[in-house]
Amino acid sequence: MSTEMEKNYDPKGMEERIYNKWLEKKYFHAEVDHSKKPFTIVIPPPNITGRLHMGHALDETMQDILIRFKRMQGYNALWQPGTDHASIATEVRITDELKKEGIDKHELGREKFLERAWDWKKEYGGVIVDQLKKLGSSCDWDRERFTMDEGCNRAVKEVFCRLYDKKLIYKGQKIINWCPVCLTTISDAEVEYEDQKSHLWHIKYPIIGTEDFLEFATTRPETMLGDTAIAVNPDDDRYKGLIGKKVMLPIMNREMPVVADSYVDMEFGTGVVKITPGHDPNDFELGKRHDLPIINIMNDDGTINENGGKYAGMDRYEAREAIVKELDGMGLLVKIEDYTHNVGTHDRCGTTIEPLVKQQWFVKMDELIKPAVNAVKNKEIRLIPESMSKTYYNWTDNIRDWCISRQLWWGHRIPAYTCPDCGELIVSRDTPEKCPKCGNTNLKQDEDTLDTWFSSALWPFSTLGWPEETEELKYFYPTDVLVTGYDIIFFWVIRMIFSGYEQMGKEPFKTVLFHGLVRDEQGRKMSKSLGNGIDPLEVIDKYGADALRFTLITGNAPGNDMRFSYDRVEASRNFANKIWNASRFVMMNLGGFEIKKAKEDELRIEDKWILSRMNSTVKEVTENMEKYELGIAAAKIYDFIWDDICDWYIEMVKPRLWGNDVSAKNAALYTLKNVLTAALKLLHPYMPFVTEEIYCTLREATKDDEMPESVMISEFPVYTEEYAFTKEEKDVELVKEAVRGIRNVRASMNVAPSRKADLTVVCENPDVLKAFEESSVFFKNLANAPEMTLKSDKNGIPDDAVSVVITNAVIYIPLAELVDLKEEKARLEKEVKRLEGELKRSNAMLSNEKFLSKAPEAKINEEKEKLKNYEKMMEEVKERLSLLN
RNA sequence: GGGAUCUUAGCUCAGCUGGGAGAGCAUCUGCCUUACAAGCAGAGGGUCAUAGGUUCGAGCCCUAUAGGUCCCACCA
Repeated sequence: MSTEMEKNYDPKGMEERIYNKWLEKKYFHAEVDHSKKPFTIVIPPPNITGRLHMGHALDETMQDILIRFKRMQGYNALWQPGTDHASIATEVRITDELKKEGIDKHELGREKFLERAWDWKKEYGGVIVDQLKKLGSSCDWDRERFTMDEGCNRAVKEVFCRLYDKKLIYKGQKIINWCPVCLTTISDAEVEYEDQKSHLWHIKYPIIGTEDFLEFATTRPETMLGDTAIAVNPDDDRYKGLIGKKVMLPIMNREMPVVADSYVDMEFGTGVVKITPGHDPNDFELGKRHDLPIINIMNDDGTINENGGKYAGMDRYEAREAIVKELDGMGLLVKIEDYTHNVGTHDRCGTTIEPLVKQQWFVKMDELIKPAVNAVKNKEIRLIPESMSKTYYNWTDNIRDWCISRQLWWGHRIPAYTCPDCGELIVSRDTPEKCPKCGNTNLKQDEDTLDTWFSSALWPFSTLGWPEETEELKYFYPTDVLVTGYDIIFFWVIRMIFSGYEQMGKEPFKTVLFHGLVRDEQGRKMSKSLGNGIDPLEVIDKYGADALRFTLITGNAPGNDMRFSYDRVEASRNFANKIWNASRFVMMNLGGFEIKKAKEDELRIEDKWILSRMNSTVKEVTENMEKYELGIAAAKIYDFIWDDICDWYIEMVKPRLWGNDVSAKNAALYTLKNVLTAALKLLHPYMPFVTEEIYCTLREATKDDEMPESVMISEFPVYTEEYAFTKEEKDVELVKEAVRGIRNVRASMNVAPSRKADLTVVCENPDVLKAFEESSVFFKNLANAPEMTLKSDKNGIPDDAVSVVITNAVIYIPLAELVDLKEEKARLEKEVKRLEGELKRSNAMLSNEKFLSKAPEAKINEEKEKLKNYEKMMEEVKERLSLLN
């Protein structure tokens, strides 16, 4: 490898080369090793139908940062990867593809369809994985799993049978959500409610035995074909006399009872509700209470069936119109109002779902959910941010049984078999050979498959080998962190938690780190229909994965949504370029120089300052990463590299690098290398590629065999007392204050940058004076001052010298001939004003007796110190001002 | 109807257990200074949504209000 670096950072080609090297070296691979502590993350398996979007990019980046961080800290870090079969999403996709070829799914048949699906999986299932690799994800690809692979299938069957045996899975006739387009049931979690503009139809039914009518309103007139009652509130005086009477269902000529039920809201409409137990969840419940017959009027595709009489064959909406028309003709339509209401739709296809009564499989939730609730309550599982636990409880407290059967082919087939002769139901891990009751060998397996989330719920342990008691399972389970978007808390997170407790007896993970949505520049959700999605691969191509990763992590708190903008990507890329060039600077000054360890007394004040800054940065970064405050940690690294190293330290150190003093140069290079290496390590989890490239170049250039061959397997920096140079840190901060003051004066006075000006520093405090003395060498570069004189008194300072008053010192610049004295006076007067304000604030605080008696002593002393400084500075400024008059 | 969350510089957002308001971008001024113009130096810019309260002290804690976003439930 060449140690020559290009002038500008260019990620093209570099990232792929480095990633392949990591793969070859097997750095991502984790084996059970009891001498090390495990740290485990299971990936939220992306759908095999998926293409990488910004949501993935954020999710993977967060996980990769954590896993790289922990790996460098010495943990045995396993990032378990894999993909999800995404039952319905994939099935829809393949069905569409078939349709384009003119093939009907049902004509093709189940077996052929599945063959096709597996082919599809082989061909496209790897796309998303390749895309994850482009991000730099350090997953253990040797352990890649698939929710429908053999092991996962075994886990699914095992769990199904166990739950069935415990009577926690049952088959039942219940009202479920039906998608008339996908032709399958869906769970409650998959129903998405949306406001739809519609109408409220006011209709009246004749009351039998009278001339009167009973008026009510409905949003779904077509369901009247399946009405089996009319309900009123038992306390409603208007209808007390009607309870028990019958009404005539027009069109169908069916007599129906008027029943009383407190479910009916007297305030709404006329206080009368038509009851359709077959097509409304509330009506279904009411029907059970009153023993009402259930009439299913709909076919699976949403058309009216034979129970709809002459409307049979019509689509549900077509029938609605026709029925309204007929009622109108009969004089039973009272009025039509505009009405907006919430309608349940299928989250995959947007079709309005149809509640239907069907025989389905369910997981009984009330007992299973208890440990999952407790786990969060007693903090065995921590949700970050904590506010997510409210959302969590909201779901667990109102949980209903989980409908798990799907009328799909692509998925885990339900391991239940029925005997065609005696009707016996057998649930078994292995395909049973014959009916245990009658001996029939021609058993029929249930046609349905399981909800996709049934297998993903087992992901944290099925991927580690469960139901086998593998070493991996014992060692890596429970996993440490789950990183995911808050949008799948119900679908996935909760289900993994109760499944973990039920099957493993232990939590599946200790922490759940939620992130928000990545939105577009205007704050809109990225979506296909809006066409505003930004392809992460394009961003990577243009700016590099490092820049993308950094952008997604900075300036964002856990759980918050973020806006994506190219301006921010550019800023991140510029940051990569910054560290690139800082490193280039080091390489250029290295030449053939052989760096030796510098002893403490060889280190200069600025070396100690930067080492100390490095030390505290390491501490802050580590603490924040451990709190999952990845954005804050990133900002600290950014500031350390850009401000401390580049803007100050490198500038301070130039004279020594360019000078002839070998020992001084060595100390500078030693410190530079030390600090740069630490910076690269700190940054590596965030920007893995550029840091690796620079690190390897640095290692090569310094021929340092003690450096591990890759930054990703090097040790994460740790805080050390050795570098806690508090005094030097303070001193250099003071020098920086002086430099800034001088630059400020020069700029505001329009002194040409080329104009050099010597400085005189006057300071009574010998300690401070010493700090300036030690720093005088770099004032030439930083403040354009070839010479600096140090004095403890003001003797000989010309009255018209420009002065910079800072804490503990005054710096005089002989620029009188260039500066308008009026301007200098104005500047000093402004300074007086500023100090007056500070003094006022400080005095007010310190004369407040309550402050003195209640505030912590450290705070009071701090304030006293400040006051002292301001007073002194004020004195100096006023003196200068008086001299000018 | 219940709940969460947000409101801070022109824009996008940080601001950890309450102790002098920050960054990036944008704007203005001056610089191609031999690491970087994807850069350097300097500057301007904020009643921290509003109103109360707690406190020696509030961007941060409490209450209410307004507006935005989201989730859940749902009355036909």
